[in-house]
Amino acid sequence: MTEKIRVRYAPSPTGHLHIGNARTALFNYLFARHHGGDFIIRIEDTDQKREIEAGEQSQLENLKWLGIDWDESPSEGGPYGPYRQSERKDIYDPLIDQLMVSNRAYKCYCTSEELEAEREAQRARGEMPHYSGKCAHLSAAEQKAKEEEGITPVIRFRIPKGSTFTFDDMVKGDITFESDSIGGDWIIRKRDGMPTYNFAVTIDDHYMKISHVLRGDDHIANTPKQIMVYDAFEWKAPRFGHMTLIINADTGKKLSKRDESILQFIEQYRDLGYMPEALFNFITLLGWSPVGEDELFSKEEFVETFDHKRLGTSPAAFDGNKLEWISNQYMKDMDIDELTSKAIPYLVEAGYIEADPSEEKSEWVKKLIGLYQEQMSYAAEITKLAVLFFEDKLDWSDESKEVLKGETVPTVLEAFTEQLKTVEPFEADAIKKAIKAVQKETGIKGKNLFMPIRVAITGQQHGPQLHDTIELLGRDKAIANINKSQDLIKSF
RNA sequence: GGCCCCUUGGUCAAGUGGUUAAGACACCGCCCUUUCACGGCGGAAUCACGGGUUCAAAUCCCGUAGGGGUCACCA
Repeated sequence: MTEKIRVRYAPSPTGHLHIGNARTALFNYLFARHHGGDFIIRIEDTDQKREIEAGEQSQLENLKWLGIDWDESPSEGGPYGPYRQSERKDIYDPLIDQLMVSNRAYKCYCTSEELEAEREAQRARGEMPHYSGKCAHLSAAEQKAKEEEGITPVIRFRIPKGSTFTFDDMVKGDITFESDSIGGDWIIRKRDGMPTYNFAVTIDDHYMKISHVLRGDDHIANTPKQIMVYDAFEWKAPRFGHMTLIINADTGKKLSKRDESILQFIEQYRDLGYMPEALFNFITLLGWSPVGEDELFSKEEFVETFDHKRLGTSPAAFDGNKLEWISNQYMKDMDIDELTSKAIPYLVEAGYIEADPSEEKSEWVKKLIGLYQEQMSYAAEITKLAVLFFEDKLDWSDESKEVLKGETVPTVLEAFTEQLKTVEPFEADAIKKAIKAVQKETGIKGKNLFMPIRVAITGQQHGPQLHDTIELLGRDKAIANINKSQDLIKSF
């Protein structure tokens, strides 16, 4: 097969970029790039009612952010445009006429209400809802009468009777549908004159020379409809591949946009300061597995190794833990200056530091981030991890209070406060020495020395290196916190 | 309900007739560390069930059960 590989990502601009869509785009992108083919963006906007403001732009921006680029699209254009379905009516209309002439399609005058009632009745009888074919054989006179009533017809595609539609799915193998299991003659042109999805997709894929259609599982039932259109025009159908859906591990169901337990939109991750490379890596591992044992790959490596045969056949559950882990891997490798500049806006937004901080303050933030970098998964996380440094109140956990009840605690705190007052310079090394000095002076060491100091100053038993923490907290705040803890101790 | 798809540990998964059934996340334990995190080492944990086929089945076939998807003038 020497035909050029051409695939497409065809979103409808009805919302922001969802994880599931991003994954579809990603796999198409990987497939195209791996084979040196073209990756095309086509906008499926045949339903003007559902369109949302800037949906298209938002989708593309987020795709770009993820690191996906394309060869043809509405904005860049290309040899097979236009790339927006709403602008392709001139292409669809003659084709629909052609189908009418050859009697593969016909006008249907049923109203939405009639059809809904029909389906309702069928459901009540325990039948599968389907179009009965009421208008399939209307005489010219009957049609004329309907027209005179002022009814604008829709156009339906006549499903060939007694046929089977089989395709060799790239991920699932042979799949077959019988004509009468498809739901009856289906609409190809809506009352508003726009083609329906299944029709437009087929026409576009053909004229855009799409060679492979990789899409979600939920499109399997659409495939026979599309195949019959290819057949009607005697076109060669592309190869279809249906990927499993992403499911919610808790419910076992397809990720629903309403489900709030999981962040579902790429934008949300972007807003939180996740790294695009990490998200790319994570999403690619959802339903696809590499050959070896490694799990961390760059985009280039994925392109290099991508093989559609390794797409899984059972649904992939969204595993937040794994995302955090992957993100953390990328975070740890990140340049500290870069991470600092990424994190500053979040600290500003939280009201923790001023916008456009001074040189000195930036240095301080950089050190602060240094304390937490190895455990961060996303930039915004710093505002949670480092609250201690920005809030004035000191919260002691229950266990921390227990620590402060220790017999030798007052001695340690007193001695250390004295040290803090005079430590020069107020830097980690000197502070470390100050702690040592307290040890010499009081004879208290190890846990009994460090824990009271840590808890008195931070309220917590856990945290980064104590001397680093104290340095960044600053002399005044450290002493003030110890005082608060001493007050607490007196109240016991 | 019809049609279609799916079924290896808690999760993602490798595996394509003969393996001690990889690996990763999570979990547990130990080590490192004043503590946490990171890191290192180790552990527990899986072939949905029932029939075949075969010398041999997680792998092939048939059932059963369970899960999912889809049945719009949405895409």
